[in-house]
Amino acid sequence: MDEQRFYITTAIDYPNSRPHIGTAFEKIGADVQARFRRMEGAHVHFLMGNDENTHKVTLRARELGLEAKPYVDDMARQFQEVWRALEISNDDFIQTSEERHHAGCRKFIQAVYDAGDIYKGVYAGHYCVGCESFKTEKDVAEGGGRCPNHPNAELTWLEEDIYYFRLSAYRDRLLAHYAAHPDFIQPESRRNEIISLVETELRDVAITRKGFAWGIRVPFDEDHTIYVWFDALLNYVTAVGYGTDEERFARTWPADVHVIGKDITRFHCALWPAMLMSAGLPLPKKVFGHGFVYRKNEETGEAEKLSKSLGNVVEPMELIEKFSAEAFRYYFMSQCPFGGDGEFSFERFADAYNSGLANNLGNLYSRILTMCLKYFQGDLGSVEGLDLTAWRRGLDLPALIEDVRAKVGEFDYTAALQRIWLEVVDSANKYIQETQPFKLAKTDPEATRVVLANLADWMRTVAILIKPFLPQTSETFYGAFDFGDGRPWEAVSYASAATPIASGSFRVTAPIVDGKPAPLFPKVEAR
RNA sequence: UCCGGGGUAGCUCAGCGGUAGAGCGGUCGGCUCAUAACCGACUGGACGCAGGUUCGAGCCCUGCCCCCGGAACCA
Repeated sequence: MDEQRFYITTAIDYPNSRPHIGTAFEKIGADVQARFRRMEGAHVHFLMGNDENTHKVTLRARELGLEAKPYVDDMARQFQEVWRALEISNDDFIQTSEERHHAGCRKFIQAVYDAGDIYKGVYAGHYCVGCESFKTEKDVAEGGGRCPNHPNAELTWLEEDIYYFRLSAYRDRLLAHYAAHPDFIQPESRRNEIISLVETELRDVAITRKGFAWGIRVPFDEDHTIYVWFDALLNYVTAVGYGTDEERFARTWPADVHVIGKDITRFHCALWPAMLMSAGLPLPKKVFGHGFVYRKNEETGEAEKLSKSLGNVVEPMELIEKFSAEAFRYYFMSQCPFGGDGEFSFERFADAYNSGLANNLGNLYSRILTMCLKYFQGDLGSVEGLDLTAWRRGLDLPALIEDVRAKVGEFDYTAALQRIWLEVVDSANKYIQETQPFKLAKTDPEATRVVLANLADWMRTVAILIKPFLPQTSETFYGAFDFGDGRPWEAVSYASAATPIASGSFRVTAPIVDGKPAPLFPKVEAR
């Protein structure tokens, strides 16, 4: 049998500072996709990592009195700690200082060199002795003609030998590829940007630097190290065996989707495909450039970019501790369109949490289970022959699920969650209001039992629909009754979501404290 | 300056050719199983400005104003 594979990656991060909520946004968005694809039955490989071969890393390490390698290893540990806390289900985490990456990079650059796409040229620019690196025009402008980090030192104009990649030669092939694969760049707006960029100006890029000890040596000229993007982008192939395990590489590559920030779209959609073409490798199927999270300034109401200088950076751990990882995931996936930009403020976060999680999901969990305990001691008995679709009368659940499935598959998470909450979650509150099981219980136990069995099925359905987004809550919901005996939680899929469990009996298996289910999402003060 | 995105209810946004929508907020009423949660009703908008195309325009075209982002080491 040909097993369906799905290889998904995120951008690798600079370990100069700890990850913030914007970085986390990307990882969660990718994680939802990975979890969704696993539910769809694909064999998923989900890669993340850190981009460590930069000069800045060595500077930062030196500041802390460390060697580069121990420093990046510690940062990688810290990053992964955050990712684990956010329930990111990556299968691998590559550090570009690892040998597997170095080996793959050397092989790759040699292949491109052999293909005739690398030539020696001269790089001229403003060089800062303090930083031991060239400064961009932007840096120089910011520093008022001097290096922003060393305002007391003069910049020197320096020219040095450097290797260039012949990116400009790939203009037509890139445009042809975009035309032949309309889905290659997502979302649409990003695609248009790249096409016009490639049409108008595609320059050759500098890909090596001279005189650095940290980084990857260029095999055909050992005085040089591979520079920035040429190195970083290669993590996608080196992590799955390029240059070290060709059999595995052939099995895994090409990636199905690279999930990246909109700012680096050009490198992934122009430079990267050109590099792959040159090396004779297949291109990734899709690049998804997600939007940014801005911080809403609660005093001015302005949306600001997250930055250290504005002092508005929020660390994921802060929110995880105050709320929970699930709340964190819920907020960003439901409030910030993945393809566009989103906004964050503590107030909005608390509002969304209280409304979506505490008042709706969490409260429903409590009220349903409480009634089952109160009226039936938690044992609803056999569901044989019961109509468990009453709760969703007026709802075309199979059609809705198909739509949600399509939306999740194309990263339209806000819309998918909106439908789940607006139509599926709400339906339970309305169903309870209509059937009034708390009144029925006094007069008609059997009718009450049917209503509660329906609500149990609602919990099963919701558990499946939210699984990619809120894995923990999903498991809790699914485990609230003994559904898992018949259909294991690990094996549920959207395809099975609309089919009730029609045999056996329903029994409350949720943890009970003092005769009551513990609140899943305690309400918080919105301040 | 150039490129891109956007300006729709108090807030966040959907709608992209056919009688202005949702969530949150606010007001009133109902219910009591539940995390003062839930249900219902109501409230609330010259869809940035000015022209144009069309039987008909937030939705298409033109011009203008304003906001945001980018312009090749930034998630």
